[in-house]
Amino acid sequence: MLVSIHTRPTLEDVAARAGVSRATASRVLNASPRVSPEALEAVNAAVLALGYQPNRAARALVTRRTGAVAVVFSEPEPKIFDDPHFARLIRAGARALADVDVQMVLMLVHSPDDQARAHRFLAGGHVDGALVFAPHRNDELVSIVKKLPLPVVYAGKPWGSLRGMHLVDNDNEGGAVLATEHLKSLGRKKIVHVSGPLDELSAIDRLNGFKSALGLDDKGAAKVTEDGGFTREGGRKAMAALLAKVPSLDAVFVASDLMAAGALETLQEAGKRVPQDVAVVGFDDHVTIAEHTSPPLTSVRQDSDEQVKHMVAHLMKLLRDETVKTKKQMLPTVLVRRESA
Amino acid sequence: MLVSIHTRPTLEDVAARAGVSRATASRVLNASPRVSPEALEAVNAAVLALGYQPNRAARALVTRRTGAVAVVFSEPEPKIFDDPHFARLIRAGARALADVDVQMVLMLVHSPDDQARAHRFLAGGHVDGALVFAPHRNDELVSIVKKLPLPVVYAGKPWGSLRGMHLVDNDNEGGAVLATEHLKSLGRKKIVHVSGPLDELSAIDRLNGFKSALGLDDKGAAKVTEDGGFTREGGRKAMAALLAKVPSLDAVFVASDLMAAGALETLQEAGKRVPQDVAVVGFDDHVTIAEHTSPPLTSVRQDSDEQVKHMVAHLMKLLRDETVKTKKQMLPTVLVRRESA
DNA sequence: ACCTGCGACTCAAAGGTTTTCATCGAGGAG
DNA sequence: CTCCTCGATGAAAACCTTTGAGTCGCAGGT
Repeated sequence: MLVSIHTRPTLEDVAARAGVSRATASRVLNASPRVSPEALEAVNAAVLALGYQPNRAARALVTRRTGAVAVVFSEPEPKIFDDPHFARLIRAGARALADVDVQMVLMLVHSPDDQARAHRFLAGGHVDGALVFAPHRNDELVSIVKKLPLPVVYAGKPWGSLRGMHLVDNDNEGGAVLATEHLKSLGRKKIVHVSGPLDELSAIDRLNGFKSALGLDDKGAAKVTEDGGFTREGGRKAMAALLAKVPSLDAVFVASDLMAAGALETLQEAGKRVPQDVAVVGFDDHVTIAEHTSPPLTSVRQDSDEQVKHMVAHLMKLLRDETVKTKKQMLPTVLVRRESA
Repeated sequence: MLVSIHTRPTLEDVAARAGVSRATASRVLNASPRVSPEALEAVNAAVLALGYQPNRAARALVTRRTGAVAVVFSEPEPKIFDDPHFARLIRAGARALADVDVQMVLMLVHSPDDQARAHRFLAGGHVDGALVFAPHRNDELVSIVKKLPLPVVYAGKPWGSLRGMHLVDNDNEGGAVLATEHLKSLGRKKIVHVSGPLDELSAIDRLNGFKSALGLDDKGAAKVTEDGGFTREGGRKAMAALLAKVPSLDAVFVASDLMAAGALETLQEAGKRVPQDVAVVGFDDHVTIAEHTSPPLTSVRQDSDEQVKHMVAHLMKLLRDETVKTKKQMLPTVLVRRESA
């Protein structure tokens, strides 16, 4: 059996060494039931001895499966990317996909150019499916992706009709209720809200939770709410605006930790003590932020790791063509108490 | 010409429509010179009409090229990942690789398990090359990767012998000199340093720059330096330690913006005014941090985007088998003045 | 008139795997 | 003892592209 040193072993080599045919060896690798115990063992031994690794390209060619999944972030404002939230999602995705042994192909979509490229790529059959993070209103990418014959799982609710879409969302509204109720239970009377950008449904859901916990209608809510755009600077400004609008405020529910960090700075500058004068609750429970503000931030935890895990699991089911019972999943949120409220 | 609607067109289809053979069509796609203008046009028209996209798997099978590159982050402390620096690198990688039309396969390795997996994957021929971020001393992953017959470009200097390795580094030492000289030029007399973890060469280089700018030897440096571990909290603590050790300090060069943010907090708590009492210079020029500290942070800019671009360009050359003249590249750093110094 | 050289092109093999279909052998039913 | 059934296995087709070898026609040299 002469084999060049530098050529990787093929299934043929494995089969030869195990004394079976390529077909049988293949069956062993794919855990087909129709194979005798002896053959199974022989093949496994050969695989081990040769350090055999299936050739992905060859396999992909015949199965019409690439073994790769795209993870797509559509975010018009590339700056937003510095939000540690994204790092966390990416990390979770990398881990979850590696666990099921599929390649993660990361795609960042900012411009229309990027959209076109993503379209080409996803339509080109280079991946078996996609995980899509596209929270913004009227995101072109969503309509593009919808038309593709490609299994897709969304993170949160994309804007527009949700018919036939698969998604894993956090219970934003429930979390907001939790936060607001907590502030109420502290005896706070004048509770205000720094919302996220209202072109994202997660921000809207959080706002709705806030409203329903306080029994506010749209008009009432408008008086005690400011949009902070999910950025630190936005949180800073929104808080300042609220202080001007509602001087007597004694509590604020901020729709993200990053904004809450900004809001805390504003409060401090305004001479307000937290939590004595103003109680603050954030959203995300981003440890690297929440634990390092002063005072440490009480926040609503949404478990991004869990969300991504669910998304991956769901997509794998789709890929295995299992009939999935629930197309939409909602993950619970919990309140994590620290010192700010 | 009956073609099922749902099957994607193959090169065969293109060739047929163009009235040429598969081989000629292939040559057109691969920009081979030996093809007549008429054939070229006919094939291009057919490609367009059919919306043809080459089958990556089939191509990979015959060319033994995958069209994918791994981007590997080796970081024992997964928490560190929340550092926006990583997000920036990942974003830059995604963009640069997309620009040259290669898939980016992201791999995060934290544990020995991850290392084994990475080893298997990289050895398995699933990618054509790799970009490796592994800054820590004695990182097992580096030795693993070194042994692989795989083109690799490193970010910064990995620990150990650099023989035959390709890397793109920032001028950490030069940047540190810049920072320290700047503090000197401000008339500061008692300049101290918060360093990064000394198991990373970037941290050591920055420390060396600091030392050489002040003409300090090891012993002298030890008296005015503290390790802040490249974390915000570490920066906080290191600053406190320095205040205790060198009460008369009037300037500090901090080896990362994240640590500088922590240091600023400590200074504030200690009642020091920045920059009046203590001038502060950071490193990284991380806008989302540097522009939002109070006061905004003067910092040494290292252009990560540029670094990653160079890494990608270098790797592509390696893949094209061009003989590369310089194996190591050093990118300049510049000082960005804001208000803290 | 014949060969040579050359450019444009076609043929067909190769690349490594999965999967269908056929084959083979053993064991049970009659 | 023969026929069937059924489980394990093997042969070969199929997946789609690249590429080296070979064909063909034509211009130019002898």
